[in-house]
Amino acid sequence: MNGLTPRQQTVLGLVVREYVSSASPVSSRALVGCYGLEISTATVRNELALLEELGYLTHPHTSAGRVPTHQGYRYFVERLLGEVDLPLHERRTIAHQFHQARQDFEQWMPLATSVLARTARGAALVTAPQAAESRYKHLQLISTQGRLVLLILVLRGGTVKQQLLTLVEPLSQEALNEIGDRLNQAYNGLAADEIQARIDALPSLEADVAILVVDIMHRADMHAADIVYRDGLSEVLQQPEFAEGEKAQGLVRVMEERSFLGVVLADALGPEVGSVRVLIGGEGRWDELRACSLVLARYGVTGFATGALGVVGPTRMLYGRAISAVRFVAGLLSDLVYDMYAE
Amino acid sequence: MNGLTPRQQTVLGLVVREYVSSASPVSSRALVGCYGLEISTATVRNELALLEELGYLTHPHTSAGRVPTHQGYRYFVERLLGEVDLPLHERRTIAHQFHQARQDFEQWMPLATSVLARTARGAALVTAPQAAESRYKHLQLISTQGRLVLLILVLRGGTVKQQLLTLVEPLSQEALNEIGDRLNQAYNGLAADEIQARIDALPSLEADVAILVVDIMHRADMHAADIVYRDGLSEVLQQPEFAEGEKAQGLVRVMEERSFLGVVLADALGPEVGSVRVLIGGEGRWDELRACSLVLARYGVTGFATGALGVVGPTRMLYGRAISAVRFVAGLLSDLVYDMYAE
DNA sequence: TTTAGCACTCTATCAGTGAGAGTGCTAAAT
DNA sequence: ATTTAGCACTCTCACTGATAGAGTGCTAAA
Repeated sequence: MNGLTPRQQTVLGLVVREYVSSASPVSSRALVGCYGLEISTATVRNELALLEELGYLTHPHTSAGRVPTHQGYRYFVERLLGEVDLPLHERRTIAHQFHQARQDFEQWMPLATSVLARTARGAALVTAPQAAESRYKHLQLISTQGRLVLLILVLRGGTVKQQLLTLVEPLSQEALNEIGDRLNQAYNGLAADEIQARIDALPSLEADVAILVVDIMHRADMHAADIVYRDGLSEVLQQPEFAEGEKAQGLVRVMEERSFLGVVLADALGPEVGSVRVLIGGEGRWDELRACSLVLARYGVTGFATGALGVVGPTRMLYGRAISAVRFVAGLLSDLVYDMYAE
Repeated sequence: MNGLTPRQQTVLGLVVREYVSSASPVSSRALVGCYGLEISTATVRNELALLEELGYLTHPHTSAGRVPTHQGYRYFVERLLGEVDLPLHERRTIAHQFHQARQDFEQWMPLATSVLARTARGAALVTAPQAAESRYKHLQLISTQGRLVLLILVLRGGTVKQQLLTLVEPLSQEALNEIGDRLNQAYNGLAADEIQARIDALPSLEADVAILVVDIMHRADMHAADIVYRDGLSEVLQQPEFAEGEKAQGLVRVMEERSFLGVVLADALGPEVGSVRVLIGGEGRWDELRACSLVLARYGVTGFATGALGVVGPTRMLYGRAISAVRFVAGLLSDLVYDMYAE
């Protein structure tokens, strides 16, 4: 049912582009005037009327120009946009920034978020990579004062978890090291459930620590996706669709509500690393997102660790930039994750 | 120059309270009607006119009620508010939440931020505690694949830093452990500069690691305050003063701009843990904050580690709640920091 | 010193008006 | 059959009075 003639496609494409850049309804005159079409405004009007009948465009009121519908944006993104890529110099700059931060682990997520926001000109969201299943790598117990011990658990993939632990009675750092060494030998590479199954064989103190470790690993499996990095919100609020405070507030609430974002990301993306997905106007499922579009992708290595990233903007968004930026940053993050998991 | 009569103080206090709760200019009638003053509206009007002349109140236009000026809020906060505390049941609930998360290190900051936002009914900001000077506690090198090594550095106070490290040639985990052990023995409790001074004595591989450690510690000293936790922004945007998108955007931009927040916090608070500070309307120094008030405090243990926390709201803010919430949460965080540094 | 009364001022709101923008339709031209 | 010119029609937007209401400031009396 690709019933659109080439000329209709051209017109639809131009309407979308013009509306995206001007933010006000597009008239037949503007199309002919600015884009040098070889047809008259009346002909354009006929085409516009037809595109409206087919559901790709709409009308705020009788004497206003046309505005793309969600369906119109969808058609634009899927059939008219083609394959887009960031210009080489931008890719270079970004790759360079990531290269600089390559060793500095803790910078990865904030950097990715900030780069994504500025490149895609929208609000960026990035979740930390979450392992499919946490695997034990290394444990270190560090005595602080008296009975208080700092437990540092390193998981495969480089995730580090910290936890406090209160002993029944104080132990020397040497004794703590011994406990750590024994657990490290016994548990290297195991998943939480496998550790759980081996706890009985341990003396009580080690068993207590192991129980805590299992607990931490379970929590890591459950809640890693809760950590959402955000940036570029003010960029989006500049857009005229958020000029009314109420709309602005709606967007901010969506961006602040962790659980909601988690659901949307999981639902829209599924568990596997794949291509970029575009969610326009909430797709009928999320009413809070009616005025917004999301460009999302899952990054990482399927089966080892993945995270999600995306750009939020008004439906009137620079889809080409957003899609290429998301794809590019997802690729960079996937490489980093790959490096951390390859063994 | 506390030239205000008791009755003027009462009137000023009522105007502030009423304006804070109603968000619209306060008329003489509203004051007499709702608060049961034993004087007539005309008398109140005389007092209002005087308070306006003294600079505590202002007038949007001739036939509107009175609105507090920054000076009016200042007087209210300093002389009329008195010592306020959160109700016992709220303090209990919050203390309970912190107690639950006591062991779970990584939850502290997000929890504090979220609690602060909800309790103070404003946008909350919390910076991670930053040590006055980082001190070495423990190093662990973990081999991942080939020449890639994960370096985990624990600093006194429980801060954990991660970094990747690429070796010239692969080393076994045992060899890495030995390096770690040697550095741990040599450097326990030292500051970055002291380590720097002792590097020459080391064989080259260890020296390389030590240089990296010094670098990480320096970075930790410089940039810990950059990590700002935020929550409750949407709460504030609900307020009518941010109904226009432009104002909302201004606030969001302020909250997103890390560097700006850092400057304000540092400038308004100074380096020492102390009492709660109230910054009204930017105090003439920060134009971006003209419509906002901040309630700030530094928490932690002076000389060991401190961080800042605060609440942002419109100048028309619940100062009593905000001040008591900030004080209470600062106290709880200080206790946690104290536990981590006491040795 | 306080208060009642009243004139005055300013805002917010509503209806009405005219200009402008842009369409939809019709009839002529290609 | 398609395209185009022309024109009537519709709707918004910005401006204009006009009006009601809120709240003050002032004056004169209590």
